[in-house]
Amino acid sequence: MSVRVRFAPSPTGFLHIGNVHTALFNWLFARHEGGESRLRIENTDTSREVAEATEQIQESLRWLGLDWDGELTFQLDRMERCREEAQRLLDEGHAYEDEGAIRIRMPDEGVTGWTDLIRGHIEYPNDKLEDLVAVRADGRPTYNFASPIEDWLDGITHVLRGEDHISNTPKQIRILEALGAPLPEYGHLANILGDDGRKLSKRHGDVTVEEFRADGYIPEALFNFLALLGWSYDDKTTVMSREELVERFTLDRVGASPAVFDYAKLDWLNGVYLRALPLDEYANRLVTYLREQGYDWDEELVRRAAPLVQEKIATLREFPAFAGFLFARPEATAVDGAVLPAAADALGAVEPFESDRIEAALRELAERLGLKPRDAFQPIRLAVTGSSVSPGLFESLELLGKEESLARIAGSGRGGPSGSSAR
RNA sequence: GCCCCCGUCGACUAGCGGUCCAGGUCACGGCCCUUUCAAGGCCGUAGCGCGGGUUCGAAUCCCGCCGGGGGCACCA
Repeated sequence: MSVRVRFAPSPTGFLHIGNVHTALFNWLFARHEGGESRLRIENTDTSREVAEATEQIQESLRWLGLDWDGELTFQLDRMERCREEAQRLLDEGHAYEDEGAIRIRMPDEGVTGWTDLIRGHIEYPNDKLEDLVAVRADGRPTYNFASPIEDWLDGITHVLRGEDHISNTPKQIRILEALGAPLPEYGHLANILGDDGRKLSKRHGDVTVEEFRADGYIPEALFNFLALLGWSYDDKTTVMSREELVERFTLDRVGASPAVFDYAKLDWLNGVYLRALPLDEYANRLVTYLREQGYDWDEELVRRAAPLVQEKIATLREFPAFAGFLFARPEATAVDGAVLPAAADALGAVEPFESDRIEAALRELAERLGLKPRDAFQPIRLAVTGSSVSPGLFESLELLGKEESLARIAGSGRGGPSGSSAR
């Protein structure tokens, strides 16, 4: 039988990175096995938010490249079927009515066990299993009843979910057995934690896909990073493309212990991916990102600035702070400007105003003044970019153009900024 | 309280009885390169939770303890 898995978020808002991790592992497993990955929205409550949240979830999954097979389904659409099954259980004596609700009989002795795909054999004592409510007094099926029924109806072969579901598994197994339905395989993934060992939450940093996106991470980096949380290929491979991940992902290499989300490592990986992008693609990402973030900077200038920053920033978000001086004149900074007048003279004579010529002129100037390159260039950098940290000075000067560069060096020149202002 | 899961460097992990006085990556420290910052190169600090077993031999198997997490709803 071919593999079929499902990812079943509840439409409460943005996709939490922990849930995305679960979705990713389901997806990788399905794709590796050549099976199907389904998307199911567990919306037992009809709230107005559902439509938006559902759209949001899909958008996040699409951005990450986690596609799904078939139409997405809604738990709500299966309520009637669930009630029918409950009625059948009632008729067959597997369930009974209790104050208007329908409860399913659970065994009192023995154990309920299964071979967990990533934890091995797990046993749960049956005397801890209470007769659980399948359908509430108001007619709404409960999660623990609806979920396994849907897995059954959808032909789900492998249920990969968070470890917080471990204690639900014996209940669901008993339900399925009472229903006479086949059992899927179960695998419980470990949680993703924050650096304090607690469940990842807002105070640790970004937690939703949208936040990571807004903070300038690119999907292939997040994808790769998430895959390495609780899974590894071997003892030395870290950077893997989506295709390699699909090809190499197997459940037997998924770990059972919780992993801490290391933001520093994600930054590094994001930088790796950013640097590896072809220049024009890099520029495209930058342009798209800045547009999404509300910057109306000149696209052509952004593209020309792209090569100056690619080697230097780890997230797209750093661009505005790092290269913003190209689009708006920075605040005047107090500088030790002893070399500035001479630099202005030297630059004024450069023609055409291109980086290699600029470099030659400035190096010649430094030598003439007996200054180390660092000491000669840093004041210029400060005057022109407003910061002691910037893209390469010569290239930056070229992009700004002679007039604007000289104006900035003069400290109060004429001429406006070469681009429009931010936000 | 009861039940279940987990436990290798600060972090992610490799390790599935000997080839491990434990390997890789991030972070951290040092050096090199260098117009700043990055990137890159080289070097380094750092770990098998504890105690018993089993075995010629244990990070690897068993038991106990300790620690962490999750679950015990007419929530999902």
